[in-house]
Amino acid sequence: MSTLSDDEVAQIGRALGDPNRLAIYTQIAQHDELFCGEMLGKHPISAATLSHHLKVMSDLGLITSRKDGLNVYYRAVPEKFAAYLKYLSLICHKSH
Amino acid sequence: MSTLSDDEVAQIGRALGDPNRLAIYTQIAQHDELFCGEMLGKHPISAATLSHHLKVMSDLGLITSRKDGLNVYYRAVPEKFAAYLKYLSLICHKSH
DNA sequence: TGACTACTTAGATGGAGATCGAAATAGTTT
DNA sequence: AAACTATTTCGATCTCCATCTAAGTAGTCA
Repeated sequence: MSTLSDDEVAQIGRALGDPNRLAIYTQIAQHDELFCGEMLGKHPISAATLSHHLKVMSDLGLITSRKDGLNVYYRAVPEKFAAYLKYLSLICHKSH
Repeated sequence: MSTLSDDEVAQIGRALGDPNRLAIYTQIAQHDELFCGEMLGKHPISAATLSHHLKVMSDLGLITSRKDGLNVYYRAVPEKFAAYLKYLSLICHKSH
């Protein structure tokens, strides 16, 4: 598990800082795999916006995607998420 | 430790999603107490902006402040931070 | 190939928020 | 009280980004 840079941590914070994106990530993390159609109904956003959010999280490495036929399946990358948590949990450890 | 709402979690994520604010929080968390003047030099922002960031984190309960003489001393609230980490760590636990 | 489905990209808009300088407030000191 | 210091508030600007509709792309199926 690569350790995250300060900037990366801030970017992930911002990514999870949008309520819809947080809900989308949560939904993905609680299933093995989901395709867009399965998420679309559950969030108050258009398909275009959903796609945008998925791209943001994908670019950050929080999720991955795989195309199969017409559908694109998304999956959480728990290592990335864990790296974010780890960075934050180390903040409080006073160094000097 | 009160458990956080979805909105609160998103707000904290966004708060920590600004690089300067993340750095400021880190600096505070690694000291018992700091006043503005001690932070001002360490971040590439004006006093007005620093004050703004401190207010954002204070409103969210991530930090508290105490005035003594001319200075205002800031302190981290680790319980709030821990609640944020706890919420996130529970995301991956599939419920249904 | 033509119609249909699933998703993404393009382009535009509106709102949020990070930033600053300047003015205001609060406390100290002489 | 006057001058000084520390911090906050005000008002403005400018960039970023969540969102949408509409158009594009890719895969399926008849």
